[in-house]
Amino acid sequence: MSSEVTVTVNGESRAVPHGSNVREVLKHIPGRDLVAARVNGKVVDLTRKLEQDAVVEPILIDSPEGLDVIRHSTAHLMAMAVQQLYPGTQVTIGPVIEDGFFYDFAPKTPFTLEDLPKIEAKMRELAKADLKIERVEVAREDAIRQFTEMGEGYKVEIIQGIPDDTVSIYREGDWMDLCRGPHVPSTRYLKAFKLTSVAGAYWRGDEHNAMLSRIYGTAFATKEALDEHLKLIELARLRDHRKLGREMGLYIFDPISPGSPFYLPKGTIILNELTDYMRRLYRRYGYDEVVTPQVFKNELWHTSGHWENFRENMFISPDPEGEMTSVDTGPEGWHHGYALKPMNCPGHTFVYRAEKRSYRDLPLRIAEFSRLHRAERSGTLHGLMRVRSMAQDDAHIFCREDQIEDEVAMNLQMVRDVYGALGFERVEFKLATMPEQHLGTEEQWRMTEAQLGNAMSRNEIAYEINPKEGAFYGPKIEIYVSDALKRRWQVATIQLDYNNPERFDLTYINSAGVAERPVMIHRAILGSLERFIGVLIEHTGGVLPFWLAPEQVRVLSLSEKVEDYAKEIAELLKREGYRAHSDIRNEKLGFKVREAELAKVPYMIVVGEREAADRSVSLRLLRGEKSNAMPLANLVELLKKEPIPA
RNA sequence: GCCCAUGUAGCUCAGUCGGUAGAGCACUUCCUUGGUAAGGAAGAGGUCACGGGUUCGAAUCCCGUCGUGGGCUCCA
Repeated sequence: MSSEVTVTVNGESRAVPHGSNVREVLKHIPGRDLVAARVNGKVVDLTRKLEQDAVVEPILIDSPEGLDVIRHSTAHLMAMAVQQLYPGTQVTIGPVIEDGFFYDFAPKTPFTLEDLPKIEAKMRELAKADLKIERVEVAREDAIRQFTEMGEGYKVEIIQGIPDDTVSIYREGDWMDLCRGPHVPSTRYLKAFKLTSVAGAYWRGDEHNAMLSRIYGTAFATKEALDEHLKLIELARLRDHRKLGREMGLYIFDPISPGSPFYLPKGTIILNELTDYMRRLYRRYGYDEVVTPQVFKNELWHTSGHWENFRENMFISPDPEGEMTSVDTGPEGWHHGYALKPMNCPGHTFVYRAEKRSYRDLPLRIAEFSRLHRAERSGTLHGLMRVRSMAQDDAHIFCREDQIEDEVAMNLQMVRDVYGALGFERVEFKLATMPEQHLGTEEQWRMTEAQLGNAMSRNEIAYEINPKEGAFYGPKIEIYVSDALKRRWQVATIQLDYNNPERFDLTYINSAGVAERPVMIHRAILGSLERFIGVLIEHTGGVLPFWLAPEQVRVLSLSEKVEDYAKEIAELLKREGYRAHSDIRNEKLGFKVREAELAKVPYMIVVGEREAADRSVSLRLLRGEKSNAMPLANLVELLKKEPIPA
């Protein structure tokens, strides 16, 4: 073995002694800036010794990868602090997540918010102590023995799941943890961190397992970057749709119906404008709208499979004319009862079956905006984002197999129309593929997955694969957007379904006169209108595009003397079809402007004696932009230029 | 459903050590008639989420239920 190895840094190669570590090779980078490195493409610790020729790339503290290292090391620091403060607490896993990290513990009693300052103080103390963080490779069996002795049952379980012969352990002072690494070389690198919240979390995410106690935190390269991040979170909270919805008078929630919004008049306008927009698109894209029942006999849900797969999420009632005893005899007793629909699909099969269908009828596109009710578990409810009562821009396409790709492509085009018109730049697409439990053959799945993929490619849509996350009856395209706090929500979806046509025995007569089975495509562009409105409010901070604004124009009178003129303008605009109101209250202009700003009214019209004298108006737009008095007619022309999509 | 937190006026929130409630905004009335983000005064408004318990006495302490918030799980 040669006593030297060749390292390449920044494209320059040189020889260094065999066994030099990464830190030495990159010593031109000052102290704390360097947190780890990539050696031949693999991310490693700075103490890693170079045993062979290598390309070495530094990972700096403020790069995305460097932040991950900092956060991961901070998670370990937290685990160390927790075990010192609360002996007997077991550690489990502590990964880096977007914007921070968490660590799940199995403590004797769950952590509360009050524990966080104590833990944070301990962490600062340990960070200051400048403890070396060292990587040790140990034999798998030794590691199992060691962690068993330590009483770390969860770690043992993790190691047992690792196929390698050796595992890496990181020592930090007299504390140690199983970890893949890499980590910063010493705790003094960890200077800017904050523990943010506690939460329960199931071991391995399975609710049949023990409930662990999770602590969330975040860490940055500098205190300034941390403060900046905390400030952004504060700002995002101001855009919370629950807060804005109340302030703007759009909707309320009341314990009398948990998880179900009460749309106030202004919120109802948004809801109706959105559905009207979809109706315009439907006319263009060849959809037919229907209205089907809200309540069905449970027979339907048995046929559709919802009884087996979705019953715990359904509102079910006994047959009002039946014996009351049927209520008490358990699930089977409900057999003759009724349930509120959680989805439109089974009902739409009856629309399909209303006539004998020919291949010439396909594709048949059936749309419906009816309200749906789902008995979501109480802990999951979240403003408009997760509700029990909702409407979707729902539709089911019944088509032949050879029509799938075109239909999916057409719907993706609609998705782009809609999200483009509403200014969502960050829309993410995923293709959810065949799950373990599935109907149909693997060939059939691969073929339909390819059709979905092709349809996306045709629309130049980049997508990720979401492996094994398809519905048991078919693959699906999932479309996501994020809320103000960067929580990602699925909005639109396009799903292939071979199952329901089978269950409901749907057929069409092909050109040879033979009955064939159609395919069903479930699709929603906005998804749940509730969720979509929630995301839209947060996305825009409540400043909605003109066509969606519940109140489009507010005429502010300066004094009693111009009351009539203000009312006249509002009436005129209403006749022109705008949502206009006059504010003739006995208040100062500044007060009225403030209220109109808070209500996010896009056009504020100010009229005083000057304007009344020559029948003009002064205009103020949201956020203070003003223009001088203009003739009334010019205002109407201006409003006419506001775009209305589709 | 599970873990943690939380629930006081329509809204946002004070309320100390257990001694039966306060502010601002909103609302009503009056004054003020104004020029681009809060003019002034007065009034009205609460079974302190609900049900138990401890106590001479509970908004306050304990238990339960319901709701809400942050997560887990599920999903649009």
